[in-house]
Amino acid sequence: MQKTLVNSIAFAIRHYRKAQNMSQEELANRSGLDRTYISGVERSVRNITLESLEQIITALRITPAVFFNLATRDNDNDVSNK
Amino acid sequence: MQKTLVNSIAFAIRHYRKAQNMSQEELANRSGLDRTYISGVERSVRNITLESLEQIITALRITPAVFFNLATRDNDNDVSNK
DNA sequence: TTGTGACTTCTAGTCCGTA
DNA sequence: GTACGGACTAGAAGTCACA
Repeated sequence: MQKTLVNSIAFAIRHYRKAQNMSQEELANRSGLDRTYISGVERSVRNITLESLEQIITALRITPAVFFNLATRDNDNDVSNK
Repeated sequence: MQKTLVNSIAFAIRHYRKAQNMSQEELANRSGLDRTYISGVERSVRNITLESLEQIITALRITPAVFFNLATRDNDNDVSNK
């Protein structure tokens, strides 16, 4: 099954957020985006723009290079993994 | 001066398009987007979404990993460089 | 072959709520 | 703490004529 970019980015956001024990609400506040929107992005139901994505990456305190490196690894970032 | 993600992605798209001697029109046709839209994205005046970006990356016949690897290198992808 | 302004349609993103 | 819904506004998608 083909993974879309939206799926990959969603996975990476959730991964780096949880790695810092950060809540969706905290990420929302830090990035200046809405909490329900962060929720939608992580569930791959939202098609985010580059500007908003950059705000999230910055809020995660990582660089775009680090972020996309994980996001575009082609090991399947499966939702079933804890 | 701070480079935005929009700038980096714009640079990478133009880079890989030109590397294949592909015109904006050809890239537009291959990606299913409008030629003037591609033009806007390459000039960083459009804030593209992930779905549109994925169409472009696919049309460039490269993987997201390869694409973002170039896009997020932090050597300044300066417009003044030929 | 590409840049640009102007435009309409559609969706990104917000804000309110419920479970 | 998160998912999900409805209603709304800002801004992206998508196209055209012309330089």
